[in-house]
Amino acid sequence: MIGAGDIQLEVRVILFSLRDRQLQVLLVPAGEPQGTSLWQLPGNQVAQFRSLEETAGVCLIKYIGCREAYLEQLYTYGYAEKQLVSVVYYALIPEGEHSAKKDILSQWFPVEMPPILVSNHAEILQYALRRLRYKLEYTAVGFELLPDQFTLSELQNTYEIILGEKLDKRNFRRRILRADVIEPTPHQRGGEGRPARLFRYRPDAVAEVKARRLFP
Amino acid sequence: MIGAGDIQLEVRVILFSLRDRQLQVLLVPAGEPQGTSLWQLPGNQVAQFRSLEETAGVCLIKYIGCREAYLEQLYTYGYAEKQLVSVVYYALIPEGEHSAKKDILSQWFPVEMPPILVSNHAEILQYALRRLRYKLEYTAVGFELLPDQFTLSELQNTYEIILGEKLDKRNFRRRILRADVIEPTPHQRGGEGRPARLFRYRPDAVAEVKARRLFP
DNA sequence: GCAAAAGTGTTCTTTCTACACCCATGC
DNA sequence: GCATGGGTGTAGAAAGAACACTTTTGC
Repeated sequence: MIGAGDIQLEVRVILFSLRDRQLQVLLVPAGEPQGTSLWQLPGNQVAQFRSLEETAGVCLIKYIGCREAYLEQLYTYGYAEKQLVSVVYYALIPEGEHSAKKDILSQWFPVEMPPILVSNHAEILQYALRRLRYKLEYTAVGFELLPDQFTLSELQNTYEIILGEKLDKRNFRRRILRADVIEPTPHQRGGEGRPARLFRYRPDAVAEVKARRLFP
Repeated sequence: MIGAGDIQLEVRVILFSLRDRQLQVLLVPAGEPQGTSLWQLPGNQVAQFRSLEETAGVCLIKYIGCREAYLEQLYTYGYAEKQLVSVVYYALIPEGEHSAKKDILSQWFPVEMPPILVSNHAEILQYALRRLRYKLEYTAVGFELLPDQFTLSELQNTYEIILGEKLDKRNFRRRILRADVIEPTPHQRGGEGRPARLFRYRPDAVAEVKARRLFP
């Protein structure tokens, strides 16, 4: 068995959530080297006999006190010179469920204007964003950022925020309903204007609805 | 710093190639416990100060003596009980460039009927196949399994083999040409029947042509 | 001249896109 | 009664699917 003796293994998690009608990401301080404040992605060393997913879950609890969230492995980065391997996940935190524990000096930032990040974390964040956008286009993952029940306008808003473009209301509704991944509930939500029907994600829906292919 | 002291780190590579009009995968023996022969995915320990991609490249050379191939990270598996982390890549080896070195007792198997595999390698293989099929549908990655120049029929064949379904010749040609990822060369290939024009992949083509979305 | 593979267009159906007005409620 | 967001349908354009015959070569 060659080398690989004293390799450090860490898990980092990119926490996405909707706040103030923006997609935001949770970051933690990485010290202040020369006056400028540096930030980094939240993470954790992988403890002995802990699995990678478990460790990612530990991060969720540690940083936002939240069990259960959509979690997906993003990529594994090897830093040869540092003898460090970083397995990166991203998580989607439903609106409201993100307290961002005060004892940890973490802070939410809009994904469009993150602060200066250590190492290649900015690149990782960009990649995560690309993957999230891509995933949103062919799966129903958008619901993971919303509470259990939501209106169609809220859902459309979520899509618009993440994709960064306006969508047509009628077309959006027609397709999302045709895709058969959400169902109406008997409830409505009041507020300003006409009350809106509440929908919920159909747990029995197929997770990955197949997109039309490019090269059939 | 918690734990993570004596973690083993390995890279495994799933080598795909077309042989005998089938998609095949290279496997290596894993001993013969009780008479039945067991196989595994080729791999390597990550040597000190070697990057993950480098290590995957070392695997390519070690197992099929091939530098340069399409290589993509698939997934990272953590085996908590074994204190082992396995970063898995898959590679697409162009037809012909796979000698499967004789000194290593490796062997090609059709992906549809692999032998018994150790650990969760069968599951990994299935996942790789799914990812490859999926990728084929929205990118031009099929070319990576063909030689530099190829006929449209060969290309269509490649797609049919991997996707496991027949495609319409005229529709296939129309779309693959419209996608603007291949270009004709001045050459032809003879053989039985009418000679066919040779095409090549356009290196300047955008790698990921965007598929139509499901939820716009 | 015939076997074998290459090459080529059209029609019909489905899906996409763009677009504007009435509805239900709170104040 | 009016401001506010919720909800609904259609027509033209684009893309997809299904389909059969002619062409070029080697033997």
